[in-house]
Amino acid sequence: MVGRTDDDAIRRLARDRLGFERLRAGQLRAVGAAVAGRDVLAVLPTGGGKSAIYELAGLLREGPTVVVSPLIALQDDQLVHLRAAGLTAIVLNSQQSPREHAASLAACGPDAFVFLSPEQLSNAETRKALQRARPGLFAVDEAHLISQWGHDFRTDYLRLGAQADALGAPVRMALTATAAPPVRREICRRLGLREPEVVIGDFDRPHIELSARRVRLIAEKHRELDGAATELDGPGIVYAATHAAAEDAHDVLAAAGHGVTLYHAGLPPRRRHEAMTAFLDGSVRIVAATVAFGMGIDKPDVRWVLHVDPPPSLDAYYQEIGRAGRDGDAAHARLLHREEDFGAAVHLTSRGVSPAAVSRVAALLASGDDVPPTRRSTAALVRLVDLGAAEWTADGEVRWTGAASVAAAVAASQGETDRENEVERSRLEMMRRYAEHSGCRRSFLLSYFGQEYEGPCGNCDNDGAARAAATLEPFAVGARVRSDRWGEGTVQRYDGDEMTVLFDDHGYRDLLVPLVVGRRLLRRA
DNA sequence: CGTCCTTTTGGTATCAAAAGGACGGTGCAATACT
Repeated sequence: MVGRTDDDAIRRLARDRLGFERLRAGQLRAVGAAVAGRDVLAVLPTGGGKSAIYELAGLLREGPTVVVSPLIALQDDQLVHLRAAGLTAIVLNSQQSPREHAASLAACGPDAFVFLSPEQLSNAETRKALQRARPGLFAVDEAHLISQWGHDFRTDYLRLGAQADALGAPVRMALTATAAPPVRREICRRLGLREPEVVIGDFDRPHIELSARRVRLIAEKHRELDGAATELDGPGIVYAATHAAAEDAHDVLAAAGHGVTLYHAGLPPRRRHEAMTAFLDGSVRIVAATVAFGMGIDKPDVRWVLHVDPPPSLDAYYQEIGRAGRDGDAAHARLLHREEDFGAAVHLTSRGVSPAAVSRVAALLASGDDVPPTRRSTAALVRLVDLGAAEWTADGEVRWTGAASVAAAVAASQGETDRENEVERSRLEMMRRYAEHSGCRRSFLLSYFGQEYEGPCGNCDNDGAARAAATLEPFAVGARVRSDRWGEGTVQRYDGDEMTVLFDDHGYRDLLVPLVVGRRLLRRA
């Protein structure tokens, strides 16, 4: 265990080397655990000092610190930050020439912080060079991306656990600002965290006013948007689900005379850069954007975030509204939605591993052939390892175990995809529940993240609405329960005569309390 | 699941409506070109 003197040493180091005057208890606990050789999961809202945790732990542990970071822009920011503090920091990415890349690796001494993307670790030479440097700490920043991006978009995120094994780093750490309990569990499992020290911050942002409004037509969204931009002072972000919707929102605001710019990934890099700079320096008040805008944006005085489309989960929504009011002053989070915006499969078409890819990759592995490294094949490899049909080798490659036939593995994979899609649908369903909620929105949001909170908050649109009458609560919030149909789960919340249970394998389910009681649908697990 | 764009259908002064199909959002890295 880490004692008080160690805490003092950490505080001194924070002040003297990094210029942090104060450390929070959670930061201290996380650093202390890592220094003592334990894995760490830190879920700390923005401003909670996540980078200080891996910086201090990295300084205190022997050997270089490998930090996985999703965007080259974020890696560059960290590099500048650490070098300004007089620390050794390097980056590894594809924008470097082979010569620069090699020079960075050569500079990877025992005191170095190495920032790289997950994809860099799939390069065997890079991995071997890092392994030779004997890293003392393996940190994954924005670790919720393991769950959010790993399955379909950047599948190398799912390999990070195996890559950490291959590097031989004794301690691994996952850091994120937003992760509901099931996402936390997936991070721990995928990253192979061993009984980690878990540090969870306070998710409440009481100064952000929460509101949501259902409309029937897109034209009504545009009227509301113009109204909000007129009524609300200060910088604002408008989030839309598609390029086209972001462009429409931009055009509506521009036509109404608001200072507005546009940001999405379909624009040329130069225009994206100009839009971001104009919003950050205040020369344009509003940005209309897709999810491409946000990560790494740290503008303290954003006064409002308005969604013209609902995101696919409350995790994503919380992340996006968290860009408002970072300075602590009053801010607004408004959500506009239509019934059809919650079409179940909107976000699911890309979810899941294609059976054809699983079949092809399984056949290649079973016959001992090399698997070409593409997104689809990486997803299929991870799936086969999950199913036990294949396993990671010590050098980060994959080997067929022979535990299942190719056909059996393909069938099992389909079952797994179905299960994942069911969970995804339930996550979107929770987003809908939030949008249509008639009680305290803050209570809903915080209970989703597993935080106890007693509403009403007094700062949401449903404030003043009559509180739901006290209802029978057969199990406490947080209790473990079991159902014959869905297996084990955790009670999340009560709302009127409904209760929400997060089942481990089936996601969120809303159950009628009278039925649960009358038919004994649940029992204590 | 919805939206939007293209193709087909129906019925034969032309074009309106229906049916079909593709696509929807994040960025890394490596490759093929000027």
